[in-house]
Amino acid sequence: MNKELKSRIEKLSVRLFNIKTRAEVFRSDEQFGDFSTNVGLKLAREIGRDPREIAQAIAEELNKSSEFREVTVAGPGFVNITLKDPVLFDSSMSAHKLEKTYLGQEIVTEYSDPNPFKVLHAGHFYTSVVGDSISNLLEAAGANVHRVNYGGDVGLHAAKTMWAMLQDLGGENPESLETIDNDKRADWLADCYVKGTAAYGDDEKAKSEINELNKKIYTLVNNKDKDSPLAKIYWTARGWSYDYFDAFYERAGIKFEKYYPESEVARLGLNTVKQNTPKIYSDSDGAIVYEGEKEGLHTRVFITREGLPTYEAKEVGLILTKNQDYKFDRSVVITANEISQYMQVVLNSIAKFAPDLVDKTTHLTHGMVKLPGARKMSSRKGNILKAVDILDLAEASSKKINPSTTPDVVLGAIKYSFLKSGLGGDIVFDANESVSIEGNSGPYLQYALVRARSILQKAGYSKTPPDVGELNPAERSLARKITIYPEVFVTALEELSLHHICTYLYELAQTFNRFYESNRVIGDQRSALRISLVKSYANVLESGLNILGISAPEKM
RNA sequence: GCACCCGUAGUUCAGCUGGAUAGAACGUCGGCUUGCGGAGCCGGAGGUCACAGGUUCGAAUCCUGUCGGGUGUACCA
Repeated sequence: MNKELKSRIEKLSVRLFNIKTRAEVFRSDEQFGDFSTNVGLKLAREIGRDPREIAQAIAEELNKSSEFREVTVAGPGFVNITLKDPVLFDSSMSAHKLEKTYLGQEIVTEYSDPNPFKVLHAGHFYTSVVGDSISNLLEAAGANVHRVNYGGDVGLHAAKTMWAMLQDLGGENPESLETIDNDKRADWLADCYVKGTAAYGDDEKAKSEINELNKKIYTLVNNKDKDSPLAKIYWTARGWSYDYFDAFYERAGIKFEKYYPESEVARLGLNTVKQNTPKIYSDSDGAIVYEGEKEGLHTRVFITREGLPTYEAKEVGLILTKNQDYKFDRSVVITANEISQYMQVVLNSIAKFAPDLVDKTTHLTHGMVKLPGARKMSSRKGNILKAVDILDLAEASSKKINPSTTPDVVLGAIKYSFLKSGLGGDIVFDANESVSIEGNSGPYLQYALVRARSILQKAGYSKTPPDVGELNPAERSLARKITIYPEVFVTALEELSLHHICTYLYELAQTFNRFYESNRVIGDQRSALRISLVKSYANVLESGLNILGISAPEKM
């Protein structure tokens, strides 16, 4: 609706003042009306006239329209527009039907990205929730979204873990793997990673053994060796890692279309970099690097002196592979902040031979998950907050409030607490606050929806539209708030940021609760109209929660 | 040193493509309760928007500098 208003005002500007300008139509405080525009102030500068005088002329024209109850000039030269109640009401009825602006587009989203042979930590949970919701958001806009997960099944970290595993197993004895209990496997791999990392740092002999092992692993993967004792250990443990990931994603309600193990993109990356050397990449001290410093970035190694691809070369292979598989119109990659400058170097280098792919790629980064008062954590040292810890903490807190809490509520609480702040800095996960029934939380919104559904179930709702004469203030506020949803959706989509939706849904629920406090729905003279409002409120709330990946239980 | 992110109420955060008295939540103080789900609602107190300049009719928002925190800075990811 504000899009139409905007173009109308821009046309008016041409007609009245013979000047083309970019009108801004925005939602200001409710006391000022439904929409406001500052064209008066904008035009005043351009044509050197009194802003209020210009605003007045525009207001007079708009006042001729039958949709507006009143159009007034206020403050330094704002034009405030108030819709007629039936117009506002009608618009609220269809607010949950979102415009499919991305219809037909193929979009690849990549997130979570845990490494086999390492632990799944809280950050993986965070990034997974963010990526899942962004995918939902794009889907809601009509895109065909492919959710993929990338992870390092080869590389130094795998060699470090494998090295420590071999110590525990007493050498290349795959049969010894059977001595490790089913439920201990993931923890064992995590421990081995910590041991291997420590040895790599402290012990020269271990370091060279790990480097040797790293090469052996690349070789066995490249040769598709599944039978040698080392290969058996590798593939078994790798399988355990993926089982562990899948079990977690299942519990967290997060899905992927495909895993891209690094081993499957490494060779393409390696070859591509080699093909573009020395044109784009160059030899330096035996390694292949990209001289990012010439572009104000960092110079990074793509292929080591040992001839192995680093993260950077694999990333090159990954982008090309994604494009081969999906011919994407857009690719969105979500990772932690620490990757941001590496990615810039990688993309900058790819732009030299495949600029279209880089143009279509968006890299979003986020901070770390911390507990209140916690200090820095590192998976290399093993003192880290695991993904399951977050689930366990939230579940325990939720049980304190309601002993029969459900996974829906626990997950809703966690997801909402991850999504309600914008991406950027670190976030603090406060388990008690997240599950709280009061305040800006997932459970508050779930409860709001459960309650609205309950009212509708009890009331029944007819298809015949109610007569709308005038709305009372609470009805009007609710209708007005509902109509804002499509605008919030567009903002979230443009910025790929979910927190706008969170903030909006919370405000919406508050507006509803205020309305509901003093307006009887069932059994009132105005019940037909109010039931329609509750219905469209519930539709919007449900639509928004779906985008956030939060589902409400039947009862709570 | 250089690059990127960040600095808004006691706390956790919105607001940042400049606009009308800086908003929530938690905590705190006080009110509403025979309710269509009160897991709710209403109100009070609490802010030199890190600091200093600049641009502008107008700056939390843009620019410059300073201070403080985080991350990265070639053969890990």
